[in-house]
Amino acid sequence: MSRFGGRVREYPAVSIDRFDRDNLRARAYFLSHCHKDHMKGLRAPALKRRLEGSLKVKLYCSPVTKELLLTSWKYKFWEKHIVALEVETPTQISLVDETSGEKEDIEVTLLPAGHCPGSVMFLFEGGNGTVLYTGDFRLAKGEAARMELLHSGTRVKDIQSVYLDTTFCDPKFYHIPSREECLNGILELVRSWTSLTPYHVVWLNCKAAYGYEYLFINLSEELGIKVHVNKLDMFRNMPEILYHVTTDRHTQIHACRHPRDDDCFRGNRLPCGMTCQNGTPLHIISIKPSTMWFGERIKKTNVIVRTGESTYRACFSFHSSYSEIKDFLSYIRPVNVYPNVLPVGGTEDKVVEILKPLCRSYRRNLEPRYKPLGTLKRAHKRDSSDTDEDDLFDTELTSARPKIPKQQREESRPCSPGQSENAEGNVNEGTESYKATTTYTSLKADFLDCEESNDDDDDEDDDEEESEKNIVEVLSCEPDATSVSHFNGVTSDEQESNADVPCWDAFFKCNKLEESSENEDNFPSSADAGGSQSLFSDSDGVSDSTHICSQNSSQSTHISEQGSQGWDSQIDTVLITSQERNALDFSCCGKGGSRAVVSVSQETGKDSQPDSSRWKPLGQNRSGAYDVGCDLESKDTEKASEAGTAHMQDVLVETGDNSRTPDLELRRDSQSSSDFEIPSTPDAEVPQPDKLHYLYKKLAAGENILNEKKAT
DNA sequence: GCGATCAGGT
DNA sequence: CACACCTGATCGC
Repeated sequence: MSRFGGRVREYPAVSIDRFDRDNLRARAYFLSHCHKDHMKGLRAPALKRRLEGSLKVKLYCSPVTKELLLTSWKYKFWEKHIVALEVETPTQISLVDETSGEKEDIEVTLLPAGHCPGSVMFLFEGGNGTVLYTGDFRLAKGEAARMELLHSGTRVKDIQSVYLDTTFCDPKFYHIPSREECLNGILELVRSWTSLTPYHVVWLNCKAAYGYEYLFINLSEELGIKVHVNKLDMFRNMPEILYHVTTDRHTQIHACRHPRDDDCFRGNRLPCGMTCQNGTPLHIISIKPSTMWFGERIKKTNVIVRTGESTYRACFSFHSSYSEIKDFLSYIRPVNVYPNVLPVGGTEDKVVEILKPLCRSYRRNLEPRYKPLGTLKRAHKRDSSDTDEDDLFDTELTSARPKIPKQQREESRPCSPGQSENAEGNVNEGTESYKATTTYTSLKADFLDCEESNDDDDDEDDDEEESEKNIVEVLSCEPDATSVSHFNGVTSDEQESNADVPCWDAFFKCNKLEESSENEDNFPSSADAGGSQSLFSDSDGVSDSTHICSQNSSQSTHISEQGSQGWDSQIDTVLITSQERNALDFSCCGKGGSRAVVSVSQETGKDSQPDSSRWKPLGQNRSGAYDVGCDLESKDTEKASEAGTAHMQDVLVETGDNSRTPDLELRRDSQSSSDFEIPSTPDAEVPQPDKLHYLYKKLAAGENILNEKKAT
């Protein structure tokens, strides 16, 4: 939960995501997204009164957020005071004090935040420096590098302060499976269930909040089944969503809710009341989206866990993981960083300790360090990174940080006047607390402390777990599409003229799974050919076809019998690369008696998997990393780059009982031990020892090996 | 009666 | 552990 007070130090005349107390006097308001914890005071009588007496006070937000907000009558009084700003379009705003007439100009740019529909970050540029307020965000690694408007020319802008979503800023949330992985896992589970009979239905146990829409849309698009929801009038001007949801209960996917929907479910009743169709009782499974995370040493990517006979949890996160946060911040490298959220068990100090080393103010106060190992490591894995322990070694190479956006458009953007070389400007403002006391040692300790994974979660309705201790691993198989930015209803050029109709197309289409083509390419599977899933009801133990399994070893779901505490205990998990997969006779999987199943996983595009990196197409990393991909036009580009990653899939073969082959077990071991190996940069070669020695010497002498290398 | 806050639930 | 809510009780105006 955000505990951001509403104001940034540099521009106290604006209030963001808080509308009570001192914020009542703001000259302008900003709303990053439509979640209640960011709307405190937004409909309070005090603010309402202020609006009534003012012509100047405005609320700035994205077109989608405006639309969602105004759908509720409670916020209708804002109508005349909301200004929808197009995403990624720098806009000049005059902040006028209505009593004194005092005026201050700032430029604001909305950047996609990937948190929920309409969610944005705010980039403010003005006389007091450049400030980034992230709101809540989920951005994949490398996403910041792809945001043109965070750059000035080829370099990252000089950002004074970042007000950061630190929800998962704790090493224990090191890795959260990517949006695409999660989506795919859910898709395959839903597909396998709903294809059994028309009476097999799925209830998506979603919270009452925006953010699941892209899931609904992808499921609907892939499966041709609309999703039942309680309400859809808020989407009335968002045809891309509207088309995929319905208020007709006669559908196989439900995301409807009821105050006591868990009770409904236990009574084999959907929250909307449906319990049978044409006299035939429904077979309902529930899938509850929840955050799953994995510690730094574990890179499991199974995104579905079976928690009971007909209950599942699916990985789903609205917020960036620890490593994503660090990637983001270390790319931006602001002078200051301020956490907006206190993460789970964390204290502000702890968060600050983690984040400060990624800021410029931190390193500037220190003597230059000699960290040859860090530099080399970093150089080697540039762009790869899921397992980046930047903390362990400093990374001077990142100071060569400007990543160049794919196409460098030569448009004349109004480039922030006030943001010259003021890096030294506000050092005092709250920077002082950045006592550089943190040592790398202590950071390292933090890392090692972290849990390996979240065996978690617990809470709630897990009465399901009692009957059967089953876990399903459904692994995702999606290439890393890097399409998060589309989450925000980026308006296409064509639609810019019509500000009232936010463009959902961009986001949702881009998130659309390309799997149909890719998996077809990669899997000799019957499921692909015409969707004949040929799933069978699993027999043993459970009578009523609760177990799903892919008979033909296509990508798919699968079941095993294991401890109920989820995704941590994967004794029977075997990971193999797709290369190996090709050599594998799939007959070992998914055959009747043993519950062997094949699941497909994918290590997000660029990271790890030394084996797979060997044979993945050379251009892959680059195309992925530099794809700007945030508008309609880029979709095809993305498709292309995704196609490149298609081969990277790993297969997870999990056998339920003793049917695993020793051979596979071996492979699994080697896999897990290599999780942290540093993947090769596509066209890099491993330095020879003598070369290394040479480089070390150069580094020790404080010379720059980067240019050196280039020159070579 | 309304809103703010808290406790408790999912 | 939290997410992002919702409901209900209590308190102050």
